[in-house]
Amino acid sequence: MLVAVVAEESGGGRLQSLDDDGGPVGSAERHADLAAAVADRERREHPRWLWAATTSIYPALLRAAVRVDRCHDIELTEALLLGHAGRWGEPRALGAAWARLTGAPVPADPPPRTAVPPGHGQAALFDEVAAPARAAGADPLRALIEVYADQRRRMAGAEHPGRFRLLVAAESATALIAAEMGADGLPWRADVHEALLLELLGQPSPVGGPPRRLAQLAVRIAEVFDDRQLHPDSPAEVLRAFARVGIELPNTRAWVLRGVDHPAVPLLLEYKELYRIWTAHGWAWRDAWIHDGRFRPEYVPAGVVSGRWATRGGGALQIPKVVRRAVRADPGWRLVVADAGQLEPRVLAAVSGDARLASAGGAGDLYAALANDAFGGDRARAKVALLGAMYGQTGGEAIPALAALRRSYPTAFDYVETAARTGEAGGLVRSWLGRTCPPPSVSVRDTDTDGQVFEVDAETDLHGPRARAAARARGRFTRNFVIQATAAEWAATVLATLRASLAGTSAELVFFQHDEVLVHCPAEQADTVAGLVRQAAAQATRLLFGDTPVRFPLDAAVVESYADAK
DNA sequence: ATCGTTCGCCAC
DNA sequence: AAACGTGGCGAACGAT
Repeated sequence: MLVAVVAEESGGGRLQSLDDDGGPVGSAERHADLAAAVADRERREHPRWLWAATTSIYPALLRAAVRVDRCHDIELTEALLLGHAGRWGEPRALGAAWARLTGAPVPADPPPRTAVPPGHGQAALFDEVAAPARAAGADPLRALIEVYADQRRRMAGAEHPGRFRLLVAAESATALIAAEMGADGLPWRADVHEALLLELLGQPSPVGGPPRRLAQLAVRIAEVFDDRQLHPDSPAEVLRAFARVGIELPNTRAWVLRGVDHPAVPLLLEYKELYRIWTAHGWAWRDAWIHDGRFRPEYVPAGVVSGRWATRGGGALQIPKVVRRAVRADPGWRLVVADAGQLEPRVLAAVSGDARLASAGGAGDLYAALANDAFGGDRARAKVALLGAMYGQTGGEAIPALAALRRSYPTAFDYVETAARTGEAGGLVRSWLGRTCPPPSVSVRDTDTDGQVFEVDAETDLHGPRARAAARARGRFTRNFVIQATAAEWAATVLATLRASLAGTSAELVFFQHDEVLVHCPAEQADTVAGLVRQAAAQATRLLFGDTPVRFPLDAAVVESYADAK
């Protein structure tokens, strides 16, 4: 059973029941309180909700304490279908899909909102995503139902329809999860964070400048260079300061400085580390993002071309390891921190059809198995070869190891090589479930040998050095895309499966980062949750890859603080 | 003064 | 050790 839902002004809206093929059953109902109507239907029927975009309707439902099990997100599905058809990036909103269906002019998608920390903006009832369809003279409910029917037809015509339907279901589920995580928030102890900042940075300046230890470091660096005006956070000034003492550097990155023998170097390295914490996760960040003991970033499922999540504001996917001490379970609760080990090489083993690599992927430590199988027991060399193959490494010590990989695992090697050659030639590649990469006309930017950023222009520079460099860059992108996008699908499927198995418990999904998930639950449930996490990994593996010999271990640790997990 | 780009760090 | 994929973010920089 499906129920199509369209929000209207003042918190009302309309519902229309649909059969499993998307055909209307009965007539539409109008409700003055949409959230209450959805809650009632959810309780009685657990339908799959059909709506224009989870981001526009679900946050308001969550504010009304209404949660749903399943949905079909038209907008995310439209983006996947457009990409699959080689039309990546075309407008994806309901109004655009409806316009394409009816031959009307296609409206551009509204620009993404800028990041607003929670509590700093007004909470609308429901976003009016149906407006473009209405403007085109259509009933939004009718547009929703007909676009859904069209999407079902297009999904059936995908290269692997069953896989593509799984992708759509998982992506829609993660949209629900992203909204719920944003609403629930990650437990964050402001007092622990404060102590951490004082310990690392010293007292904050009463007048707003850098905190004490940072200021002291800046003074010492200035003294070493005998330049009272020197700002350590200005790369240009630091480069000039080194040049004055006869040291020419290409840039001031940490790994470059580490190779320099000069008394300023250790001071600068410490300064950089602390400066980063101060500017990116210091007092200002805490004041903006931590409220009521929770960090509530805005997650953007499939915000990355590969299908990974992105975030808007708060830097949720870059929480520095030292700062994770502030992520602590509530009293009497625990964090179950689950991390997929060696996910991307396991994905390569599963999708490539390389029986020998798949056999190695059955081990708990894939790299060690690989080392014993083909690298004379040298685990580090095996790892560097596999990572080099997936990232398209062209230089350095990995090259001989890559040759060994090619000899022993030709099928897996050919899988990523084919993806790279397809990309270089301007073609499209797909993930296991059917997410498709953008065509080369979209955002192919790279640096040429002069370090200049340029846009590829096939008309003028088809065979020049810049175009060749761009083709190679796109080859590395497509090579990695087939792996990274499939890894994201596996992780999304784990998340969706886990959410279903946690339903009815008080456990909450509170954080997700590419191949890592955090569940917050009462201490007495923690071991049970850890078991459910491992089961979710096994189920996701079966859903994607059937009876592959490759294992996808998801290690779950029960901790009080996120920092204790690794 | 404002805006877009660059640098360099953080995460996976 | 450092050039090999996806991103976010904040400050400096530099053009307008």
